[in-house]
Amino acid sequence: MPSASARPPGRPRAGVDAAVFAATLRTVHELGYARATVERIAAAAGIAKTTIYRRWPSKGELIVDVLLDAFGPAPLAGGTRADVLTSVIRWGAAKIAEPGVGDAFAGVFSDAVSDPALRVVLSSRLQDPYRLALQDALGEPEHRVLFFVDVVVGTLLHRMGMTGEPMADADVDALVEMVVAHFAAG
Amino acid sequence: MPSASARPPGRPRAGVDAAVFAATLRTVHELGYARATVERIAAAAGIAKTTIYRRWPSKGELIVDVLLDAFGPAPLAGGTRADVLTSVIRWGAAKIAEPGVGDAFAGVFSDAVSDPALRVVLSSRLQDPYRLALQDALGEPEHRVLFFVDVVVGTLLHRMGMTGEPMADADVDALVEMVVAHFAAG
DNA sequence: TGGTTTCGAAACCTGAGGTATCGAAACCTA
DNA sequence: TAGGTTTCGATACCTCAGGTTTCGAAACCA
Repeated sequence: MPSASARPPGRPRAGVDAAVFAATLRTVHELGYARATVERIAAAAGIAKTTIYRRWPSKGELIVDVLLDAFGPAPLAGGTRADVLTSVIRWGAAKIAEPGVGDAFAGVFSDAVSDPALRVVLSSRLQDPYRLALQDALGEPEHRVLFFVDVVVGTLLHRMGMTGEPMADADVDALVEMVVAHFAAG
Repeated sequence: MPSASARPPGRPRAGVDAAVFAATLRTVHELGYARATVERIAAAAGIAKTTIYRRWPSKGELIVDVLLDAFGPAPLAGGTRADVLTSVIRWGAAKIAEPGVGDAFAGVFSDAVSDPALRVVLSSRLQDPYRLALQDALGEPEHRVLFFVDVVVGTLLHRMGMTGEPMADADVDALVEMVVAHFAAG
């Protein structure tokens, strides 16, 4: 009896994820979120638009996967609570400042505002893993961590959305100071 | 010599602003931002789509005017710095929680992410007046007030965008406490 | 009654997300 | 080498929203 990992018949799928992720960030960075159409992303990746839609059911879900790949695991190594909070805020700010990442994040967040289905995907696939890891690392209840995420991500995205530029280091310092004072002391 | 206020010839413009503002909030509240098309807003206001485009150059600019009308002047009456900060945060949270206002705000913010022209409008017409009033009331430099706006508005919109619901009172309390501690003390 | 402007209705254009079709290509097995 | 199965790319297509154009009707003034 063949194992479940036996190769299925037919032409195997091409491994396009890495190329698509890179092409997405590049295209979003160069053209902005709205002008980074799925067709342009596909062209930048050297594949057909239909190939993207065979793997991701919508542009929003593609972007969520791009962000998951770009962010990777959060740095939650030990230290004081203040250390954990500080490092995760700086990590988030640095990732959002990478070319294309902030635009893609703000863009998909925008789409989710009027798309409840995408909001569920964004919340469950992108926010929840980091939220759970933070609950674990900080020993805080869910609603406190959700508030923390609202403050940090909301602030960083608002700056990005209003100015088109990521938040400057001095303001990230202020954000760290304010949030750490609230969560590490309170 | 006739004064500048002499009535010009031809059919006078109908006063549709109030009806359009109300219809916009109602439609956005019922259908969400993306499905609240200009055509549907016009129908809800009982006028033609072309009449809207004669007055506002784009959906984004219409929404900015709707928000300006909905927010009105910020409450910056005297008291301690902490009083001013507290009242303005609670005022912003309450306005964003009004039916349609939060959705419209998050929606136009979303559009602005990939529309630099709209970003300028949003920044100059909506943010700047409140920013200047706050600089005056608090005696804070521009960059500190901009950071304040990023934190407060960003947090409230992030909650609205991720959950579809405005922030609960308990979390608004936490936001007030955190921000006041940072700005009134620091 | 005529001049001027706005209104409403409708057709229209552009562009983006997403789907359907179909022949060609890539893999496996007999 | 031939046949079966699946994916790929190209293309045409659909829907819908923002925004524009056109044009006759309506509202005002002189």
